[in-house]
Amino acid sequence: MPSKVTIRTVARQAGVSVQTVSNVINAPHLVRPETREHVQAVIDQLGYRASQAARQMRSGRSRLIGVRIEPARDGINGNVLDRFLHELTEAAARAEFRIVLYTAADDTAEIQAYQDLLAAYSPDGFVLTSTHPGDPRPGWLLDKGVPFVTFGRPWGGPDRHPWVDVDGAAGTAAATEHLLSAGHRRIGFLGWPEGAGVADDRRNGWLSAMRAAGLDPTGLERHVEDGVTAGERMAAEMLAAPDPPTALVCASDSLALGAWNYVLATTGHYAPSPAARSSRTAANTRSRSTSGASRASRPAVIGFDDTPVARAVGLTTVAQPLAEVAQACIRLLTAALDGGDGASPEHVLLTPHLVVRNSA
Amino acid sequence: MPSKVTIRTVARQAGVSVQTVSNVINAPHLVRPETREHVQAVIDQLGYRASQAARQMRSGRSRLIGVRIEPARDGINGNVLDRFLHELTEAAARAEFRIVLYTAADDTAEIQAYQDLLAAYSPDGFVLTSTHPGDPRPGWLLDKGVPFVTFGRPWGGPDRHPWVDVDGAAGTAAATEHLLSAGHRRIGFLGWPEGAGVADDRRNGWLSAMRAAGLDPTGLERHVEDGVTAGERMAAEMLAAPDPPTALVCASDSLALGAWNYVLATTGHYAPSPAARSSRTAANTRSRSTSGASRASRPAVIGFDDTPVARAVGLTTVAQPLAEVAQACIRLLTAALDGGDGASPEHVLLTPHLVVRNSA
DNA sequence: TTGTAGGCGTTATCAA
DNA sequence: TTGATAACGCCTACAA
Repeated sequence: MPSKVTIRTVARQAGVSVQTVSNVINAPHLVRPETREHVQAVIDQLGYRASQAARQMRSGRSRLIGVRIEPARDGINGNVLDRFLHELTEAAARAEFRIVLYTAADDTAEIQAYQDLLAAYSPDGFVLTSTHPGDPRPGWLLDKGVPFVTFGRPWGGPDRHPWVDVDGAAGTAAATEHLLSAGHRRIGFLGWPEGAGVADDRRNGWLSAMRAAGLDPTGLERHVEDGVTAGERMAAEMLAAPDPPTALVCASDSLALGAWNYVLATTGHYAPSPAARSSRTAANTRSRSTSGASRASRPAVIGFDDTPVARAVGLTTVAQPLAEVAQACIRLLTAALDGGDGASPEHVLLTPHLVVRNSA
Repeated sequence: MPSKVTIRTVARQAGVSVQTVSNVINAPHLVRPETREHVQAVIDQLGYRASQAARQMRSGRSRLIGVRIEPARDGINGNVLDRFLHELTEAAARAEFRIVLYTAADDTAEIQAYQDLLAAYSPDGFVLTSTHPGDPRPGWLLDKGVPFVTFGRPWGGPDRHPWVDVDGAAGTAAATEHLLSAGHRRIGFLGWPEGAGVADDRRNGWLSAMRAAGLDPTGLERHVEDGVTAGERMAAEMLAAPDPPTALVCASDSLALGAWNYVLATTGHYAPSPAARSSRTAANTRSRSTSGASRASRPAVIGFDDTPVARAVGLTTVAQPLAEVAQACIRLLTAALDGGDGASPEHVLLTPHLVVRNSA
């Protein structure tokens, strides 16, 4: 166990003053290139890294970003946040930040968590997920002057903070257009209850695409709390009705999976996943067609989020660019940290893309 | 923005010395009850929390625990680690620790991450996941004297460190026994290639249960890399063979999902998820039986990990007690932190339980 | 360009 | 039982 390497160790070893070492790290331009390289070599050799604790005492910066890890929820859609968290950790690391986790059962508990975390670890900022109408968190942080970004639009809340989001409407619109170009005309929408910002957003994409195509969306939509069984029940209702939709755009993979279960159940059409199918006889394969309208008896289904389940089941779905979202979050947050609160906060809206598989 | 509340603020406000405040927090027994209560009241009122940075400078303890967040892998099984991470964050918080995240592409990169993290943030310890034979990480940490626990047995590596694990063999044994008691005799095992400790562990449970029942397991097992399509292909091979197994115990939900897909495909038996089914007619429901051998034409399938997909699809599966694992990890780690390295490291092996759903 | 002094908030040591 | 003082490692002045 090599006793701790401090800036002094480096200074002695390199035969320079402590200050010079500090300058090599924090203000390289002040140091003669020759010296700089020498010191840098010693730093590398010793594996020296400035102690964050000490650094924070002077500078007030912890290079820590607080992020809430959410309970698994549905578990299917919750996965989106887990993937986001992974991307965020990587993006943060590239900017020399670390992610500190906390949990909270609700918004109030989360605000309490901010206080605890800020007082003890003083993270430089937070990344908030799952914003929603009436969300008290941004206002609180704004009040305290704590830097933060949200993954999710303000949805009616104050928009004087940076945010990054994915254009859900563009996603469902793309899904709808995909179905339209496959020949579908009666395209239903299976979404969540109105009010949650994301719910309306995803519905709007379907709605506008239908209208743009000159189609009447009346009676073609249902709304229900998220969940596989709920999706299955709703899909049953929609597809068993007279003059049913021939395709369903869903607000989540959970709903879509339920719908798809129902479709498989009633049509008896089972589609093996692509890889498995390719190992069967060519004749067998050729007898199946892959997409939409040509197979009138099997309604098409499109999900949202490209969760692992979707891939496993062969569900066509809308994928969010989570890596880009994470990078943008870090970029906006570091900008807020550096630039202070001078300029007006930046907003980033990214476009998702459709992943076409078996179900549509 | 209330200017930072330090221990001095509290001391002044309470009319005592800084040291007394410190004692109230760290060594209450040294302070006269009367004084203690008074100071505590001021602390609460001001919402004072000791700065970890400053605290760390003196004590050397950061109250930070480093954990690697893994890339999504399969995404189905990766979910287990995400859930574990959530539980771990909560368990850590209860012990006044925080989780700091890092990523690493492989073991070597992870060891590099230890060095960086240790030098800069000096976490008090690490929780390692996904241990495997030949794992270089425990040895490295042991060498450096860095406290850590692993979620996963050493699998042949040094066992002079605390670990927590779930008894996979007990899980597959329970699954096998469940099938046995449902009347199955030819029970197959669909697992991973030998060598990975977990793979052998889960296989052994099935094997010993079969032997204990006096059954010959010969030719009833297949091994393949994890994945849904791989599972589907393998299940096809096993179930289409002459004298096929009537049930399959799988090493993961991914494999099981593939197998189950195949079963649904070939038997044409579609089982709606329980909740959805309950909304149908009673007559309809009654015409289906729920379990195993009574329906000879539909092979039973049991997965492992109780992932969200399993719930969604109605897969019977073995569930790991992740909350308990997380708590045990924190308990063992804090013990190592407090007790030092005096006693021999503790090991905890927890028993999983079977979650019975539609598929078996 | 390099070196020295002071202080960030805490806790351990020691004296009162 | 309480209080003063030093020290943890670093960085920002300021001086050389």
